[in-house]
Amino acid sequence: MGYKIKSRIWIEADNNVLLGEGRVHLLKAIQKTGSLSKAAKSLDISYKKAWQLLDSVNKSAKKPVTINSIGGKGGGGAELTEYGQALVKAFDEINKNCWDFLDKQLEKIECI
Amino acid sequence: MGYKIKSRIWIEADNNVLLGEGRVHLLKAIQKTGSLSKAAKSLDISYKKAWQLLDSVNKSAKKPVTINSIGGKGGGGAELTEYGQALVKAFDEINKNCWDFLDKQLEKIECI
DNA sequence: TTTCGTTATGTCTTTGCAAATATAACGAAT
DNA sequence: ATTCGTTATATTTGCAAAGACATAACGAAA
Repeated sequence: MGYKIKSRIWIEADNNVLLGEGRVHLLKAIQKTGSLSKAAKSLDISYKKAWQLLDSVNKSAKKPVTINSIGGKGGGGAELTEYGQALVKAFDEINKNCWDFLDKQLEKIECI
Repeated sequence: MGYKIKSRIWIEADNNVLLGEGRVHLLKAIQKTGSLSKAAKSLDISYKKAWQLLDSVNKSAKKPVTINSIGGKGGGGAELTEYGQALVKAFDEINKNCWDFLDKQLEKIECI
């Protein structure tokens, strides 16, 4: 059985985490469900944790990543902006490219 | 201020962590000091934690990474095997290559 | 056979983070 | 004005990981 190489990447904006795997999962769930509370349930995390994650994302980003509405018909909701959708897409691409890159690099260890 | 991309990589052997940044730091400190207890002190972690890390490294690796001796002149000591030194070197190279690769990938986000 | 500094290991305590719980604020619709 | 399901936030509770502490085992040398 050979070795495996794994990685985690994240993007920071002046020392605050903007995006990581968990935040990207959350953003995708928001896009799918239309609300933060439903997204939290689908990921099986507390609403509070989800809110804190989303809050830090929006505070770190240069432009809004989601638009949240309180009250009104249905109680409110949350949805991704165009910018948010582009960020998610770019993160996924970079992550996948990183995995491919590292798999190649692993040869350096296998042949020792 | 632009975004920054960061990463952590680690190497696993059948679902156990073999090498990560912390373990590599420890191995380097062992090489420098010649003993596990001195290495732990230099890294400001408890001896127990250092021992647990080193133990899991040696249990996961295909070949011994350190040779530890108990008792005798000076009380004993620990030193890296050739294999251990090669692993550390390879890890550092892969890690640096990964950073360079990700820095290039970051452009995909900057231009959104 | 005593000393020494190390490796090796168990146990107990702390403590920082996660989870649970509670509740306020909101605004459209009725 | 009341209802409703959200977002937003504070407070309390629980727990697992980390740390502190203690001690056994070891072997060369004096």
